[in-house]
Amino acid sequence: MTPEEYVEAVLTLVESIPEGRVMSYGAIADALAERSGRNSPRQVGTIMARHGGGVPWHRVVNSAGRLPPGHEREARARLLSEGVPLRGDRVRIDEAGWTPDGERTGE
DNA sequence: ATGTTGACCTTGG
DNA sequence: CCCAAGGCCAACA
Repeated sequence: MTPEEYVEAVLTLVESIPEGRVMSYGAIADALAERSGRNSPRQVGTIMARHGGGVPWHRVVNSAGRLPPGHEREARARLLSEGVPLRGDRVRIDEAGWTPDGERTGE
Protein backbone atom coordinates (compact mmCIF):
# COMPACT_ATOMS: atom_id res chain seq x y z
CA MET A 1 0.00 0.00 0.00
CA THR A 2 1.46 3.35 -1.04
CA PRO A 3 1.66 6.34 1.32
CA GLU A 4 -1.05 8.15 -0.65
CA GLU A 5 -3.37 5.18 -0.29
CA TYR A 6 -2.69 5.06 3.41
CA VAL A 7 -3.58 8.74 3.69
CA GLU A 8 -6.81 8.08 1.81
CA ALA A 9 -7.59 5.10 4.03
CA VAL A 10 -7.12 7.21 7.15
CA LEU A 11 -9.23 10.09 5.85
CA THR A 12 -11.96 7.72 4.71
CA LEU A 13 -12.06 6.04 8.08
CA VAL A 14 -12.25 9.39 9.86
CA GLU A 15 -15.16 10.39 7.63
CA SER A 16 -16.94 7.22 8.66
CA ILE A 17 -16.89 8.15 12.33
CA PRO A 18 -20.54 8.83 13.32
CA GLU A 19 -21.61 12.15 14.78
CA GLY A 20 -21.27 12.14 18.54
CA ARG A 21 -18.56 9.49 18.45
CA VAL A 22 -14.75 9.74 18.42
CA MET A 23 -11.72 7.61 17.57
CA SER A 24 -8.17 7.77 18.88
CA TYR A 25 -5.08 7.97 16.64
CA GLY A 26 -4.05 4.60 17.98
CA ALA A 27 -7.44 3.04 17.22
CA ILE A 28 -7.26 4.32 13.64
CA ALA A 29 -3.72 3.04 13.15
CA ASP A 30 -4.78 -0.26 14.65
CA ALA A 31 -7.90 -0.55 12.51
CA LEU A 32 -5.81 -0.10 9.35
CA ALA A 33 -2.87 -2.16 10.55
CA GLU A 34 -3.90 -5.33 8.70
CA ARG A 35 -4.59 -3.57 5.43
CA SER A 36 -1.70 -1.10 5.56
CA GLY A 37 1.03 -3.30 6.88
CA ARG A 38 2.02 -0.60 9.37
CA ASN A 39 0.80 0.42 12.75
CA SER A 40 1.96 3.82 13.90
CA PRO A 41 -0.30 6.28 15.72
CA ARG A 42 2.30 9.00 15.10
CA GLN A 43 1.91 8.65 11.38
CA VAL A 44 -1.85 9.00 11.73
CA GLY A 45 -1.30 12.17 13.75
CA THR A 46 1.02 13.56 11.11
CA ILE A 47 -1.50 12.75 8.38
CA MET A 48 -4.29 14.50 10.28
CA ALA A 49 -2.08 17.53 10.83
CA ARG A 50 -1.31 17.79 7.12
CA HIS A 51 -4.42 16.51 5.33
CA GLY A 52 -7.09 16.54 8.03
CA GLY A 53 -8.68 19.75 6.77
CA GLY A 54 -11.38 18.00 4.75
CA VAL A 55 -12.63 15.54 7.33
CA PRO A 56 -14.23 15.65 10.82
CA TRP A 57 -10.78 15.92 12.47
CA HIS A 58 -12.39 16.99 15.75
CA ARG A 59 -13.67 13.41 16.15
CA VAL A 60 -10.07 12.24 16.40
CA VAL A 61 -8.44 12.59 19.81
CA ASN A 62 -5.56 10.93 21.61
CA SER A 63 -5.95 8.02 23.98
CA ALA A 64 -6.41 10.32 26.96
CA GLY A 65 -9.25 12.17 25.24
CA ARG A 66 -7.02 15.22 24.75
CA LEU A 67 -7.95 17.56 21.90
CA PRO A 68 -5.52 18.37 19.06
CA PRO A 69 -2.98 21.06 20.10
CA GLY A 70 -3.78 24.46 18.64
CA HIS A 71 -7.37 23.48 17.81
CA GLU A 72 -8.67 22.70 21.26
CA ARG A 73 -11.18 25.55 21.27
CA GLU A 74 -12.54 24.69 17.85
CA ALA A 75 -12.68 20.96 18.51
CA ARG A 76 -14.33 21.41 21.89
CA ALA A 77 -17.07 23.58 20.42
CA ARG A 78 -17.84 21.11 17.62
CA LEU A 79 -17.79 18.08 19.89
CA LEU A 80 -20.06 19.88 22.31
CA SER A 81 -22.58 20.67 19.57
CA GLU A 82 -22.55 17.00 18.52
CA GLY A 83 -23.33 15.85 22.02
CA VAL A 84 -19.98 14.17 22.65
CA PRO A 85 -19.55 13.51 26.39
CA LEU A 86 -16.80 15.75 27.73
CA ARG A 87 -15.05 15.85 31.05
CA GLY A 88 -13.64 19.35 31.23
CA ASP A 89 -11.68 19.77 28.00
CA ARG A 90 -11.23 16.04 27.53
CA VAL A 91 -13.46 13.53 25.72
CA ARG A 92 -14.86 10.58 27.66
CA ILE A 93 -13.42 8.15 25.16
CA ASP A 94 -14.75 5.27 27.22
CA GLU A 95 -18.26 6.38 26.28
CA ALA A 96 -17.82 8.08 22.93
CA GLY A 97 -15.07 5.81 21.62
CA TRP A 98 -15.94 4.13 18.32
CA THR A 99 -14.45 1.56 15.94
CA PRO A 100 -15.52 0.38 12.44
CA ASP A 101 -17.16 -2.59 14.13
CA GLY A 102 -19.52 -0.35 16.01
CA GLU A 103 -18.03 -1.37 19.35
CA ARG A 104 -16.85 0.97 22.07
CA THR A 105 -13.12 1.24 22.69
CA GLY A 106 -13.62 0.71 26.40
CA GLU A 107 -15.52 -2.40 27.65
C1' DA B 1 23.52 5.94 6.79
C1' DT B 2 22.72 8.44 11.42
C1' DG B 3 19.94 11.79 14.18
C1' DT B 4 15.89 14.47 15.19
C1' DT B 5 11.12 15.32 15.23
C1' DG B 6 6.14 14.62 15.30
C1' DA B 7 -2.19 16.40 16.26
C1' DC B 8 0.90 9.00 19.49
C1' DC B 9 0.68 4.86 23.14
C1' DT B 10 1.66 2.43 27.46
C1' DT B 11 3.93 1.75 31.72
C1' DG B 12 6.01 3.49 35.72
C1' DG B 13 8.00 7.23 39.12
C1' DC C 1 -0.24 16.87 36.82
C1' DC C 2 4.71 16.36 34.89
C1' DC C 3 8.70 13.59 33.19
C1' DA C 4 11.28 9.45 31.22
C1' DA C 5 11.75 5.31 28.61
C1' DG C 6 10.89 2.08 24.80
C1' DG C 7 8.01 1.28 20.56
C1' DC C 8 6.11 2.80 16.54
C1' DC C 9 6.83 4.84 11.11
C1' DA C 10 7.96 8.38 7.82
C1' DA C 11 9.98 12.76 6.51
C1' DC C 12 13.94 15.62 6.50
C1' DA C 13 18.74 17.53 7.63
